[in-house]
Amino acid sequence: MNYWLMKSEPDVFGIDDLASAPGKTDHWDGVRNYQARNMMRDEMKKGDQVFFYHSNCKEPGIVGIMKIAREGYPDFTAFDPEEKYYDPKSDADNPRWYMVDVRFVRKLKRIITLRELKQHEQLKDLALVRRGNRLSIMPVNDAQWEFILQLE
DNA sequence: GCCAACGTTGGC
DNA sequence: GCCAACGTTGGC
Repeated sequence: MNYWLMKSEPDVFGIDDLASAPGKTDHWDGVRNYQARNMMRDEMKKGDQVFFYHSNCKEPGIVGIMKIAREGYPDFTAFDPEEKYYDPKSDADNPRWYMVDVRFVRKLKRIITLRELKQHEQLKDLALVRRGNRLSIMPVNDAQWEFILQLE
């Protein structure tokens, strides 16, 4: 089983939105970056666990845990001109973008902030804390996952 | 295939 | 709201 971290802006879709979704499950649409797309399409497996990270907000950090409920399939929001993340270069016959379904597991007892994560030598290789990192989806290795959880 | 221009991300 | 970093686009 693999571990991941996925970013979302809480003003758009936060951990509480996932927790209150039907079946506590939702699709993770709108990713329009090839590296992130490849991870969702090729590498994420059902049951993988994922840190839910709040970005672009007052207190950026890890707020909860979810798991992959459905493996990669075409992001249909790319097909709809009404959608914010519509991409005319993607269609059902040749989808460019993919998404997964995620299911809420639990919130952390507290937010583990980006500021805090940056202070630990054990996490220096985590993509999240590398300078200039903009990936919205990234792998977390076993040691990093365990280390972050014990900070809780 | 290079690279300048442009758009986006996201912390601060 | 600013702006550094970085991905994408498109002319050549």
